[in-house]
Amino acid sequence: MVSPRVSIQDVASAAGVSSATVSRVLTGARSVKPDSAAAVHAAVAALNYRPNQLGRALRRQSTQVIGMIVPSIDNPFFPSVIQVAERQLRSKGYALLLSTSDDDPDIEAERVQMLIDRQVDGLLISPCRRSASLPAVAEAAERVPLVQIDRAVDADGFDFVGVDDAEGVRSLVELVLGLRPRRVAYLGGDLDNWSGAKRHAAFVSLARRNRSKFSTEVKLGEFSEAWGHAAATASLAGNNPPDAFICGNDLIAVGAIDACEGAGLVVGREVTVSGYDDIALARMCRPPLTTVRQPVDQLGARAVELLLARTSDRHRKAEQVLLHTELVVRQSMTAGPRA
Amino acid sequence: MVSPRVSIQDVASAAGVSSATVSRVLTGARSVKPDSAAAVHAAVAALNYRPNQLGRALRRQSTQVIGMIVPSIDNPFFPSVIQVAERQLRSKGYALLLSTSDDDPDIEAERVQMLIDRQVDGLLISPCRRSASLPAVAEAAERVPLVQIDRAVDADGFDFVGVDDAEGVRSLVELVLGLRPRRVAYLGGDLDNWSGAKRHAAFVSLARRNRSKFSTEVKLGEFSEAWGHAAATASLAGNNPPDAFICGNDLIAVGAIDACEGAGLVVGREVTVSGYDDIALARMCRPPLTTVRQPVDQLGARAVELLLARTSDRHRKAEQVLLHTELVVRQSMTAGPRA
DNA sequence: ATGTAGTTGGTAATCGATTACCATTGCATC
DNA sequence: GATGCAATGGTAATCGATTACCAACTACAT
Repeated sequence: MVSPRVSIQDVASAAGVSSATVSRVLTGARSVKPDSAAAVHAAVAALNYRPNQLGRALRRQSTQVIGMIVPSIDNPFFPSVIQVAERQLRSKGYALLLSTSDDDPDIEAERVQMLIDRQVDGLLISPCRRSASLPAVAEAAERVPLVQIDRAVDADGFDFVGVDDAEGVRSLVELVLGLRPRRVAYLGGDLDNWSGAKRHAAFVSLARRNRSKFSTEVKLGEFSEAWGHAAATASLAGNNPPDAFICGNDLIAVGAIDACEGAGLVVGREVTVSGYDDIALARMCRPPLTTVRQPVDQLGARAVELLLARTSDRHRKAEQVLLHTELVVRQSMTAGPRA
Repeated sequence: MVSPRVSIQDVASAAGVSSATVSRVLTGARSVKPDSAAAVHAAVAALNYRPNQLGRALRRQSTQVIGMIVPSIDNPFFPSVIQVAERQLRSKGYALLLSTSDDDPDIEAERVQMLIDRQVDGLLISPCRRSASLPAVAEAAERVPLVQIDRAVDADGFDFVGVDDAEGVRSLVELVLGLRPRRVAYLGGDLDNWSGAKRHAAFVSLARRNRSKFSTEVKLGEFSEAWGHAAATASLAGNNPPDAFICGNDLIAVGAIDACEGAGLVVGREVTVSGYDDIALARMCRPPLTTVRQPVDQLGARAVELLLARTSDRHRKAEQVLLHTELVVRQSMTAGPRA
């Protein structure tokens, strides 16, 4: 039931050649006489030999493994990115070693270290904090090619692929402007998080420019449904409740919709709500969520591309790629005039 | 910017001892004089040395890595399981190397092989097919401790942790019975998939027992929202449309709800719909979905437990663990009498 | 003083591959 | 026939750790 380990030496003996020859046949590193090659292939098949990738990696100084660290796997946005990255990497001959930081910089640092100790050939990371994640990212980048994906730390010099949050938020604010709102609430993530900060900054700047048109309030917390629900409930209970919610991501928005309905409001008419990310849930919830689609495919593809570029040239200039977003209008916030 | 590789030899030279001593200090394998230990620690700190896990794994014949293969990462059920398994493994000192099979037995076989070649210490797998996945599972189990999670292949002799699907489906049928339905449609996954087969079998057996009470129809396809939508739409367009849908998982159910609303029916009153899994979406969709909760925490925890047990004794008897489910009643199918 | 046990530390083998280097052979060229 | 080159194959070094084994030393009892 338990098969014995078979090494390249065993194959060599069985085929009547040296281990060097076996290696050459298997890797194609050098030409080998047809007879020897045939003998090797026969022995490999007979013994059901499979090369030990540890030995190979040790000698070659390359594991063909890329590490990836995301803040969470609960937020469906990250699984999408992971999936794209995994496919892309696989097509280039790399495997993906996945870890999560649970949104905690200490855990994050530990996982980064773990991956580096395992000699990954590169690292894709979505740092959980703008500043607290910096030491880990900086140290990692010194040891291994590293690309930040979707979120970044507050520092230059590291590759990054993200989306143009200013553009995404602008398209939402423009949409909301057409509805002539009285008061707009922004419910966003923590400012010590890259996405949270960018989206908040964009909103604040646009709100200031339009302050004659509507009043605003801002609440910051977690990127979760529970927090969204709590924040929206609190806003609605205030003495000047908003008639539009712009949320930092789709999960917050779903919580907010729930809170609005709990307050007896018809979402999409009496109050409008928008999200950000366009996760699958946005399409399936009721009413369907108006949101900003992040180009997940490109995010993964470009990140892998940058990573491989850096792998072949450790000294290339750091690149910051900002991808375009797409406004997706559904029923939770429509363009038409309200009843 | 790029730091030089530093090996145990470098540390040894810097500390003025041999590499054996460094190893002993770092692993605590044997006692070492305080002076030497101090020198080693100083050198480690000065050089920022971190042991290369490849070298260690090669020598120790253990990578402390567990491989995991799931059919998909799009279905949020699997990320939940992954998350639990990852935490559990981590607490035992293992890392998780994750792969997906894209629901394709060929890709699955390839990934299994890849993980084994990388010398994982164990394998957690949710086989995508009952029969087509068998060869890969069998061969893998011969080389490495293996535990099936949530789904299994049609064969004895392999450890498995899953849920009692018969129980789950029974609780749904009992709920639906109380509503005195005229016709019940079962929309389920493919029979060549373990969950699909078990749930279907349970439904068919219960339907037969209750055939005097309601008529039934069965449609089988994919575990996706798109398929659920299509199947439900087709059913509703027939000349004897069902007034209750029991779906093979939550995604199918969400598609079915959408189809019912598209047909102008009020879900929860004119027609009822149930899911299976209790993914986060079930709580957030409208109307909230009545479903069967799988005990994800236990699933992950028990699987890891079984895997470690097998790691320490390769010849123990294979165990099949079936966990209990929990009926979660929400608005898409309530217990009360319908209007 | 001698034998014995317990510490401590170094040397070298080992894990399983790849590959630098050298030796041999065959063949073409002058 | 000598020379050069290409093709082929083996020996051994190498990657970076752990650990079996041996040597040296100390401490203590006899």
